[in-house]
Order: sequence, then structure tokens, then C-alpha cells
Amino acid sequence: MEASSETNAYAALRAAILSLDLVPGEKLSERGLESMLEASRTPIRAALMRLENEGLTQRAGRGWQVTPIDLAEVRAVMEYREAVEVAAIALVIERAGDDELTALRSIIASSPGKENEETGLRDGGDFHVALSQLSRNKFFADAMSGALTRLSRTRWLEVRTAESRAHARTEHVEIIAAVQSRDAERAAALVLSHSRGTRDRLLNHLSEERRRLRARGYSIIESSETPSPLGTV
Amino acid sequence: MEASSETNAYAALRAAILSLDLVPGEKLSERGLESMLEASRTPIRAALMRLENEGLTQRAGRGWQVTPIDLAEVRAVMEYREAVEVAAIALVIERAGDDELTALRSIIASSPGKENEETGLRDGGDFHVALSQLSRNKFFADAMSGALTRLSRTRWLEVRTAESRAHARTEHVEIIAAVQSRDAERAAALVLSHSRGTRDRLLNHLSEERRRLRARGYSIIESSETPSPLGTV
DNA sequence: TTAACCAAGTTGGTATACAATGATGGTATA
DNA sequence: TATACCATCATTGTATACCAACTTGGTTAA
Repeated sequence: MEASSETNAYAALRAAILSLDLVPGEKLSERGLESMLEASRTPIRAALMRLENEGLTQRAGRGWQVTPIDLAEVRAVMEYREAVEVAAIALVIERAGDDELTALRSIIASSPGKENEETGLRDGGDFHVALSQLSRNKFFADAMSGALTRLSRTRWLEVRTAESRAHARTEHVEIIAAVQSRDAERAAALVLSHSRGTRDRLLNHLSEERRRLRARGYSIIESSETPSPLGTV
Repeated sequence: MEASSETNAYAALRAAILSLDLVPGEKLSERGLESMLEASRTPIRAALMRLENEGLTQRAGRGWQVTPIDLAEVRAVMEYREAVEVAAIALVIERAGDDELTALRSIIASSPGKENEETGLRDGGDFHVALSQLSRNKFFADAMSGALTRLSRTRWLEVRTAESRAHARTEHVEIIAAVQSRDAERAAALVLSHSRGTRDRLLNHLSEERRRLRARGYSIIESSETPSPLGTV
């Protein structure tokens, strides 16, 4: 891989944010990051702008901050992800080869082995990204990946038991099976219920634990809903 | 509005690309743009990176270029836009107020007045963006806006007659009417057929005119379809 | 004691110098 | 005449100096 200062700074910052080493809401300064990232402001600034596009950093007044976790945004992302995935699954059924589906299925089956490893970070996320890639449409795949990136910090705030992992895996297997039998209706229904189940579990947990998590220093907010765009048209 | 060098450079470059003053495929250099944009490399570089995220510029070897028009990408974007808009319309029916829909409808009705003006650049695009904003979900609105940005250069390559504009306006009015009567099924069907009609007309025209357009210096390519992601999982 | 003001420090925004890396064109030699 | 090699130029990548704007803290005066 290319190893430019900007790429390194970007990767290091991104990892620190997703792992919550840099806590949600934390203030960042370009100069202050120089020592941590061992690079000068130019590549750091570029990295911050890239992360801004992914929704992981944002401008706060003059400076920067790690994007706080916003319950309203989580809801909106889940809603969007649901629509994208339901539409993508129809394309997957049209276009994915049996070999590809078999390969994906075997990856799911082997995933329990790495439950506790660092590579398990994305959890089921890897499955959903891989699935959406089978749509052969870059925009569905990128949308899915971007949505899961925005959600991925919340995974650390959830309780992930062995049972819940097994449950998710079961649902993933069911989805693949429906795709393999080219049953579009069933596949869409399964994706929908899987997505909504994940959403409900996540949102319930987050709002219950919100107070405790804020005490840890995490900025967890509930932004006002998007106002009517009347007049901005 | 804020008037930083970067913002100015970004806006000027974007306008030049969307108007085809900078032709698809044209090579750009950060230094070469300094005189045109009256700014130094730092803000120009930032602007190029922002445009890269919108798909309007891309890195070409060492340097930059205006993103060529890619027929495969146009197909993929249209496919994506269709899914996004069909899903968004359901949310609009849930959430949009009667007053908002009335306002949007009156805007469509008045649009023929500015048919030939610069503000008419986005054509029906403004309608679709405004409509998706009524979903009250930033991600649907941004996805719609981004998709139309990627498509907007092709509008210059189409023949836009008074009849075709009137036809589009009629369909827009029908969509609003369906939303106003909260008929989700009909609204979705209308959006779908409108989107597919636009897609088919555009793609047919582009492939027919491709040779002639290339003679004008426009880089119009047909990238290979996304290969199987097997093994990259 | 309180409030207002001023100064110093910190911030991102910008311009620019320098380094590293390809590209390109010309020249020399076979 | 053709080909290979070398030098020069143009390119982005990076570091850094400077600037303007804002924040913050202390100090001074009422």
C-alpha cells in the first residue's frame, strides 16, 4: 500500500476515533495532532477533511472535534441503510454468482473463530458490506460502507453477547440462503427485519445507557430533527 | 456567506466543471490553476479534494483530471438514484406537511419562467432535491443531491426541447399530487417510471451521440463493470 | 469586590520554499 | 536512421512561516 504521511495520519486518526481512544466530542487541533501523528499540519489537515466527509470529524467553531454520537443521526442512518440494503439485495439476486454466494456463506460460517479478535471490529458489518458489493454497483456498496462507518462507534457501547452474535449469524445465513434460492421477496423481508431488529436494539440500549456513557466523557447528543426545508427551496 | 479562498476556488472550479468549460477528461495541475483561481496551491488542493469526493475530479497518475463521463457510472448512478428516491418518497408521504407540498407544487408551476436562465441549470434536479429534503432525512437528501451532481454534466449533452420540459413538469406535478393524496403506492410507481424514463432517454442519447461528443474533446468512456469482489472480502 | 479592558497565546487559513519522483525531449552513439 | 541514455523540467507531497481572528486570563480601575 501507499505509505504517504497523509495516508498514515488518516488511518491512525480514523482508528483512534473508531476505537473511542479519541472520545466522541473531543476537541482536536491540527497543531496538537502533529506530535501524535508525527506529521506536519498539511497532511493532518487533509486527513481531517477526509474524515469530515465520512462524518467522523467536524468543524466546531474555529477548530475541530470528533463528531459526537447523535441519536437522531443514528436513527437517520439506520433508516437510510435499511432502504439501501433492501434495494441492493434485489440487485444481488440478479447479479451474484452461485460461487460468490457460496464463498460469502463460508466466510460467515467461519466468523465465530475471530469473535474476539481485532478483525472482528466490524462485526456483522463486514458481511453487509460484502453483500452489498455483490450488487456490482459502487454506489450501493459505498453507501452501505459509509452508513456502517457512521454506526460503528456505537458497537463499542452495546453489549455483544455470544448469543446475540450467534443470532446475527443465523440471520445472515438465512439471508444468504434466500439469495441463493433467488427468492427476492423473502430476502428483502429478511434484510428488513434484520435491519430493524438491529436498529431497535441499538437505539433502546443507547437511550437507556446514555447517562452512564456521558459520565465516561462521551458526548452523546440528540440533535433536533431536520427542520422544514420550506423557503430554502 | 463565508468567502475564503478555498470556498471561492471550490465554487469556481465546480462551476467550470459542471458547465463543461473544463471538459470531461481535461488534465488539471494545482500550479496551473493558481492563476485561473487567483489562489495558492493550499486552498486549490483542498478544493480538488472536495471535488474528488463529489466525483467531479479524480487523480490521474501523478496529477488530476476532470472526471470523464463514464456511461457505466451513469447507469450505476441512475440505478442508485432510483432506489433512493423510491424509498424517500415513502418518508415524504409520512412526514411532509400539506403546506410544504403546496409550496413545492407552486415552485414547479412557476419553473417554466426560468427555463433559459442560468438558475435553470439543474432543471428538474431542483425539484428532486427539494422533494427528497421533505423526507426529513439528511442522508436521503444528500444521496439525491450527490447523484444528481454526478449526472448534471450530461444535461448539457441532451437535447432539451420545450416539449420534453413540459413532459417532465407534468410528471413532477403528478408525483406531488400523489404525495398530497398520501397514496404511497401510486407515488412510488410514478417516481419509478419517471426515473426510468429519464435514464433510458439519457443513456440512449449518450451512446448515440458518443462519437460526436468525443470529437468535441469530451472524454466519454465506458468503464468495465465492477469485477466480482470475490477474494476481497 | 466586581466589572471592564487589554494583552498574550492559540486557532485555522494561506502562501511558499523545498524535496522527491516521474515525464519529456534532445543528443549522442551504434 | 533508429535507439538508448541523460539532463532538464514539471508535477505533487510536505514542512513551515506568517497572518488574522478569536479566546482566555490577568490586571487595573471604579
